[in-house]
Amino acid sequence: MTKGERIRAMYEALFDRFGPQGWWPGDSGLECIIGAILTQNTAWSNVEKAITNLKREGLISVERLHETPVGRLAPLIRSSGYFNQKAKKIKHFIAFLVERYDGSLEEMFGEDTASLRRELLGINGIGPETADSILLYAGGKPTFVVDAYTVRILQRHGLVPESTTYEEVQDAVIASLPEDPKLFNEYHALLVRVGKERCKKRSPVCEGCPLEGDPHNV
DNA sequence: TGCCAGGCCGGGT
DNA sequence: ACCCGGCATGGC
Repeated sequence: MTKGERIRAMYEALFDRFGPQGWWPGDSGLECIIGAILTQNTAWSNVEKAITNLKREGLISVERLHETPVGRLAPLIRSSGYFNQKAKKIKHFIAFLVERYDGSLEEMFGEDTASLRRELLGINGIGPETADSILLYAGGKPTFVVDAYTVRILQRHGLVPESTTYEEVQDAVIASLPEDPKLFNEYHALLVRVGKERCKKRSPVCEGCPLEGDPHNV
């Protein structure tokens, strides 16, 4: 099998083993974007509490967030860690959205995907993973989100070099599969799922990834 | 008790 | 172009 075929086989194996992960079901686009920022290097369980607070205050709204000072936003998202930084990041995104797209996500996602990605990367606090999460999970665009688990798992399976880059990993996955946002959504979620369970940072190998070849068998 | 979590930025080499 | 310290809470 080529590496591309193995990347595809890994997806099939993960999906067969774990099924659909249902990431960000029923969330509004804005809530999804806020979640993408808040979960930077942070456990999702800590993010949920922050989102709950924002909902309770009626702040999952472009207008409300735009008029809310960072000083009032920060304590509400305390549980998500780096809360002062992340409060600013949310405000930066909202300012961009209001100024560039009149506060309309629909208008923003009407932009050409490659151009929009560059625009998002220009916002302070939005890097490649957050930009791609926004495009894929909030906008339904066919891009693949690379995170620490993705890199670690693909490296341990010899599917990308030990020393690699975000773009290289992303290209490897995108080139191996049909360009389907639903599929990219599921693959990323599955890698996070299996990464948390079995591909620990400390451990030198994935402890039982559902891919052919010892020591990665279930 | 430390280590880790769905990163990113700014300053230094 | 890389490398590193800082940012911070909560769970195991």
